[in-house]
Amino acid sequence: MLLISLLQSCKTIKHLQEIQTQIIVNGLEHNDYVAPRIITAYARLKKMVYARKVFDRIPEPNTTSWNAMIKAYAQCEFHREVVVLFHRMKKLDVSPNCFTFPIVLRSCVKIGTLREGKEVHCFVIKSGFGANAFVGTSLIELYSSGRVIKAAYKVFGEMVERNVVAWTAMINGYISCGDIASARCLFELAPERDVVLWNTMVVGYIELGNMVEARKLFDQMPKKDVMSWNTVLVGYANNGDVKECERLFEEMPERNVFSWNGLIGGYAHNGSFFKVLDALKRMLIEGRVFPNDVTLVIVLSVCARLGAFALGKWVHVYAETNGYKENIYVGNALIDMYAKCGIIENALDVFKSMDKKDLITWNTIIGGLATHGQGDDALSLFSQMKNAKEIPDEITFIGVLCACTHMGFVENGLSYFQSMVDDYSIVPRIEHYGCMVDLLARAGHLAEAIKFIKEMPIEADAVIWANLLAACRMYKNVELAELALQRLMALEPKNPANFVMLSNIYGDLGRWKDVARAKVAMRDTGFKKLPGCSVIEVNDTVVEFYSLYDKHPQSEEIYATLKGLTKLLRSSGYAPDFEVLNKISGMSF
DNA sequence: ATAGGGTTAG
Repeated sequence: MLLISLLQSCKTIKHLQEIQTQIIVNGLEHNDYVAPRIITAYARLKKMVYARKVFDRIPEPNTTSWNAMIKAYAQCEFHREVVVLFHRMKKLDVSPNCFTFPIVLRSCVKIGTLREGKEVHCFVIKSGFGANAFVGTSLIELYSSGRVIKAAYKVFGEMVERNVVAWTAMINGYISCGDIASARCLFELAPERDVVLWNTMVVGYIELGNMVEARKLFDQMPKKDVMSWNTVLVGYANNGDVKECERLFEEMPERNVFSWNGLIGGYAHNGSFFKVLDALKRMLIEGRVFPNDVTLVIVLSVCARLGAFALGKWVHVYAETNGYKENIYVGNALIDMYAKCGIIENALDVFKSMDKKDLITWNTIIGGLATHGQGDDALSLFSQMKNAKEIPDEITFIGVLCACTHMGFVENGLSYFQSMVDDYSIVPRIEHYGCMVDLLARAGHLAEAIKFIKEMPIEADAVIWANLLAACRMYKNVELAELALQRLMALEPKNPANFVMLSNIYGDLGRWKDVARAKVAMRDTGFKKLPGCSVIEVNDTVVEFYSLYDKHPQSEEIYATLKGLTKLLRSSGYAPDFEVLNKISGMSF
């Protein structure tokens, strides 16, 4: 008995092995009570090989031991093993019990095998467990996940005792099949409604974007837990209602890390980046709830967008000192943050320090290097990626093609594109065609770029024409610029940026009357182009800069510095073309 | 046995 309680509480592999030795010495290793508990203890420490060894050494395991082994696999997400073991159990004529079926059915749901699940259902009926509430609930979940809601309802209707969990499963089934009306009907009929059932129903409305009905139900709830509050809070955030999300956050009686992440995520999702930073500060000052991996990832993504390097660095240190060093999401977000802040060396350091890498890790570093102008490094990492047996996806190739564009590797770009289609069966999307047009156009192969657009299986969109137009301007090809512009204006007749581009091209040619005409035309559309804006972190604060606009109190100093820098560049041999910039800014660089 | 959050892109 002492050994069993030790098994339940032990925290290290070493300790567990010592206990196991004691058990073996006492001859209890194959004991029907002890064996399943050793298996469970190994599973809790994620040591499935050891768990399996214990199981395999039992001469004739009873149902409890089988269940322990099956459950162990399920907990470690080895769902295929669960099914395999269940089959073996059947073959050896060991009878499953009411604990076996729910685990196996759940694994069938996780693998997404309805066929297998149906076989289990037959076996359930044969072995006389059809009336069991637990088994019934799992069957409802099986059929709901397989979108055969009728079969789920049949199981539900035939259940002898239906508890609130079964009702919840059935209602959730209707919701996941998009039938909110039937879900609501059953909800009204349910003999008992606990907070989980209420929350489930509220989620149903939120997922349909019906915040009004969700809120109605929420207000009617006899009892709300943190989960109820968080659910509605996140619902508002995802439906773009930041105000209501904030109100709920202030009103809620108790907040956990999910509440904070809901608020912070809501800000990030809706582009209120500075509010993200404020909320993080408030969270840290209040000090009741601490940022976790999810908080860090959201904040890092905002640092990436704002170029807030100092804060990003702080998050990095926080992650390392709070046990999120190995977290792959955090690692990926750090790589992206450093890359977007322009500190590519740090991005590479994080990348190299990660023991576990996933597809996003590779995509982020490859894309980061590519946009940073280190296309050759991006490409060499791409080949390392393939060596590491990570299968590239469509996003990987955007990075790869972008790398080729920035290096001017036209031939390579074309062959990567071909490899994407031939070797990885990726159907190129508009973004990939966009990369290819860019690749050709930026290298000055404008005619080929046009030819490529004409031969593409999909119509070029505004982004493609706009990029081509920029290239035409760069290479001073007026003819093609006019074509691109014509197509662009057809696709986006009201986009003020296009009029600006148009007037700039006329300006390049000295056609000032046309410049004026383009400006009038833009005014007539009623849309105004927002000034280009960029942000930079200065002394721990993020400052906004607007293009050609002296909003900043120190803009004189800033422009003076810029001129100084240009001079420095010139003296070291760089000869930029400032003709256009000087013309529109009225300054001389 | 019931339910929740996050990262890459022309």
